[in-house]
Amino acid sequence: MALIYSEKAAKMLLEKGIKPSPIRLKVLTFLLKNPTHPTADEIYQELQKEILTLSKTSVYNALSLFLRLNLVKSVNIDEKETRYDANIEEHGHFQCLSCKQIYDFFHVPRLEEKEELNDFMIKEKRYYYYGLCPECQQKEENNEKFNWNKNS
Amino acid sequence: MALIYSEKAAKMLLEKGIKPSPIRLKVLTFLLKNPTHPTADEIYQELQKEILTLSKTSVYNALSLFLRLNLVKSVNIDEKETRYDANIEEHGHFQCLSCKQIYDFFHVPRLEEKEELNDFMIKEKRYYYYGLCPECQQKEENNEKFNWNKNS
DNA sequence: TTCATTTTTGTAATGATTACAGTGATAGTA
DNA sequence: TACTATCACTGTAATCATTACAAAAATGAA
Repeated sequence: MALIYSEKAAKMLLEKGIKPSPIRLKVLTFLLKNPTHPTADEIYQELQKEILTLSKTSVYNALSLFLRLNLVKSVNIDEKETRYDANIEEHGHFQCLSCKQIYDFFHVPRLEEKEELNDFMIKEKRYYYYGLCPECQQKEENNEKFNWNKNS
Repeated sequence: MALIYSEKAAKMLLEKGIKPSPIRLKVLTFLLKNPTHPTADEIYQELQKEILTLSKTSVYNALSLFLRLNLVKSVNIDEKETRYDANIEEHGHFQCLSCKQIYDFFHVPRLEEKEELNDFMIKEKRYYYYGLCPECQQKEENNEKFNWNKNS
């Protein structure tokens, strides 16, 4: 399995005409293996376990190269820090306001943009939804019951 | 006109049960008057011309209060800095990758979310589009013609 | 080997935002 | 009028993700 991902990463890099250097390979492989929208720091923390001399700048270098080459997408649902996604298929992201987890969704748009953006050349669309995931809805309901009991 | 905006601002604040202090009034009035998605710093720079002792912290304080009360929305289309929008009606934002200008669009969704997000409680939806505005498309076409002439 | 180019590292800078402590204004009360 | 508590505002310092930059290491060709 690990083999497959790193081979895919190497192929992706070669197809874009850049050298599959050790760090680039590791970073891209990590993103393919972990479609959990990690931050640059999370990638750094994980890879540092294998590559003891890894520098954070190298991670940023690799990531910004990948962004330029359209190998990965950045996900800015999280106000503070940028996340990275090796799935470049058009899809939306949902973030739970309570547990902060991010979920993908793929049944996006078919927006009726009509006249409004007719003269604009649209190159990328991002969909960020916020709300409560099923688990946190459940928790909230339980809290309400609890509070209701207390106050009565 | 200026009167109308500041009166509306005062009314909005009172309706939410908070005191329309001088700075809050100025910040909210500015946002109502300037639906151009200004950054905190842009607001600060402008208001500082009238209120010489204004501190940036006060601008941030006012803005985060407004966000909590749902008087304004933050717009994070711009990776680096947060922008603010007093139009809280559901609408999308388009940013031109060339001139960086941000445009509103209102013909949003009627997404077919179907099963996928059925169990999620969606509280907010953000639509960020990126591309080229009509003017910058024009410029790009002209550049291409120019380059074509040069190389031939 | 030698040299040039590319990759990687480490440290310092940047810049938006937040924390915090202190100062000032305001309003209600005795 | 003075007192007090609360709230608004300011200024400075801290935080933290990201970028700049220069130097060191690796690579690859001649």
